Amino acid sequence: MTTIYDIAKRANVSSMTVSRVINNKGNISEATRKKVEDAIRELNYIPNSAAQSLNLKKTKLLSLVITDITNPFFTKVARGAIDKANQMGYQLILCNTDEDYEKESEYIDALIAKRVDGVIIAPTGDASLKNLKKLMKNRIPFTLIDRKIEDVPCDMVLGDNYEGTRFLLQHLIKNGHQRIAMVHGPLSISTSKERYQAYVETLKLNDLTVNPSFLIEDHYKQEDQLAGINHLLELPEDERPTAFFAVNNFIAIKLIKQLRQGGLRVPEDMAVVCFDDLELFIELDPFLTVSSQPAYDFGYIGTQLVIERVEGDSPTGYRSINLKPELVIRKSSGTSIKE
Amino acid sequence: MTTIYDIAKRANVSSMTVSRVINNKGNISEATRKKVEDAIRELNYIPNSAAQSLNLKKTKLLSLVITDITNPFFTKVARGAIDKANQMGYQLILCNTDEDYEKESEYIDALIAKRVDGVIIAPTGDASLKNLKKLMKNRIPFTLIDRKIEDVPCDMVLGDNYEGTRFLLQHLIKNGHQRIAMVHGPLSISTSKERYQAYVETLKLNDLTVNPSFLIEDHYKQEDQLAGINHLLELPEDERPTAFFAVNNFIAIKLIKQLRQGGLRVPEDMAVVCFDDLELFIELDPFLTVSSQPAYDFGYIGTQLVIERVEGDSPTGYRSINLKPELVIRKSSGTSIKE
DNA sequence: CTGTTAGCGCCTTCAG
DNA sequence: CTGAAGGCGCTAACAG
Repeated sequence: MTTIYDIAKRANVSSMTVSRVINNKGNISEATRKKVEDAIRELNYIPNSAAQSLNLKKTKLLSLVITDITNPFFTKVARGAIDKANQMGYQLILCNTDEDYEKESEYIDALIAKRVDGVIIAPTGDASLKNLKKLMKNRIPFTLIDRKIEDVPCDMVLGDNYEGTRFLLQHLIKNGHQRIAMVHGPLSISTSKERYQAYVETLKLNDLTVNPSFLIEDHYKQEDQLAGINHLLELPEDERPTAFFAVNNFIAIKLIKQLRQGGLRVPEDMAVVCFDDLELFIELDPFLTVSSQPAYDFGYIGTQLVIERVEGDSPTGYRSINLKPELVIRKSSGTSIKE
Repeated sequence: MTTIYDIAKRANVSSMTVSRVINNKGNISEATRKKVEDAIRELNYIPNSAAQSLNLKKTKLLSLVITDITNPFFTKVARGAIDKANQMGYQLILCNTDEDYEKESEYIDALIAKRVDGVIIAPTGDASLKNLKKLMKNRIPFTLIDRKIEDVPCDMVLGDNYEGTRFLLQHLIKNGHQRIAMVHGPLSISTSKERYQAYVETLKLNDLTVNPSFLIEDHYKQEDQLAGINHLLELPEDERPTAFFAVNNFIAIKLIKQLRQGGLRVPEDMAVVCFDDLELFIELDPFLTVSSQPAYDFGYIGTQLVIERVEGDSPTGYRSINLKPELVIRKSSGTSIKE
């Protein structure tokens, strides 16, 4: 492995001079700079960043911690994060927690060991507070994306779950739906909780009763069946829901699959709406009515905020960026119904 | 930042002893091991891997270099790679080249600087040879996935482009199609070239003529329109193609969009088939007829192979793993046609 | 404008 | 079973 000393020897200068031209620091005569640069090129020298990190306490490494890159929302988030990171000269380590707090913990430890400069994280749930504190103890700045955790001093990039939910529900209500069921995730995840609360509030505001049996919880894990759906479908037609609000597109798809297995067509027999778009899919068959969130921006801006903090360019206070959803009406919500 | 010396002091031992318990190396009395472990826990000590790397010349860092994480094929590949990497105690740096050789070069330099232990790469094209040579010069093992480059001594995980193409074309031919057009990518990418060659061979084997104007090249970049399609569609109905073979699903979607803009329905007016599945999509609406490749395995096995090489567990010779595609017949290819 | 010295945090080697 | 010395490749701080 060629080192700074090999270059120094070849260029007849000291290692410091080499270091200076590499980092463009201090004043160097054009002549020696050229000598050094030639030597670097001739020997194909590339600085060892482990050695640099040891000195500078900076690794130029960031990490994006999400639940699953395979979820189209997070795929886009990842693309945004990588783009910004690279643009600013950082590399990005990707971690999938699969909604599992333990996995998240292990990753956080590994990232601390790697001394990453910053972390962009969509936490697995409120319990993640402990993991975030570990980051803080190690002075690793992080920004929370998509999911909020209370009382954590950090930058955040969040969606507007209240507004997104309201868009979707009012669209259904306007179409005549009165019995709207919801499939949500664990309430320990802020997005799920907020959408849940917004659901309750919006129904009330519209003088609709909130039927507890219409609230179905999913675990955000891989199991194929949503428990409790079939039970709902067995209700007499004038009692069963006419529409479903799924808390995200993953769940909406599970749901639609299950409805079809139960012999129901979407949207003819049941309207379905959800959060988050299905990028490629919509090009082929614009089907799902969604509150579309700017996933790419979650990653891009989230990364920008950590980098600013890493490099000391941040204001003293913490910032909270709010990204607005957009209602996109497509087939799955059907048209007006008459009871 | 707490170091090995802080632990040593607190446990009343030398730093060497601490290092030994961390790495489980050499013999240590149970008593001192416990003392050290307690100190580590009390101080929340986590070893600095930059320092470790500097000594050991191992970073426990791998990198996956693909063209675009947003492409569903590569999303799956990434998931497989991350899973295997973590399972073996490595972290994964993700890079998107966007089919751009220059970007790829920059990434390779950055990865060399980071002294990653290994790279899993789907090269941008034949020109990537130069980048791979740079890796070799720096003794960084890599495995080629999905796309092959001639005469590079390394492990590879490849699909069977010939078979996949044949599956698709024979399915169309069996359905009565005789004029089958193809949309391929740059021939400097092995997958595209092999599918192209397989297309020509398969048509010939079936006594169909290969019409040069039916061969359309796309650049695998983001532009929205496929040049040359509209020209084909203007042909009289008994001369224009009745089916399209798109070299991957990204292109198939572009194509279908464009066909529809031209007033053609798929599959009623035009059959379309392609490589690679659209995971989530197929749950909602099983539409595209594809040669489905085990994308996850490309990443998983590719990563396994590098790790084996990094850790010296590999055989002397280089391995080439062949992953078989599976023909999945769905709507987009329609049913039999009669001319 | 350039060089010397020392140290980042850890592990290898060699003693004891 | 444990410790002391030295070095991995680089840069900060100081000299000249």
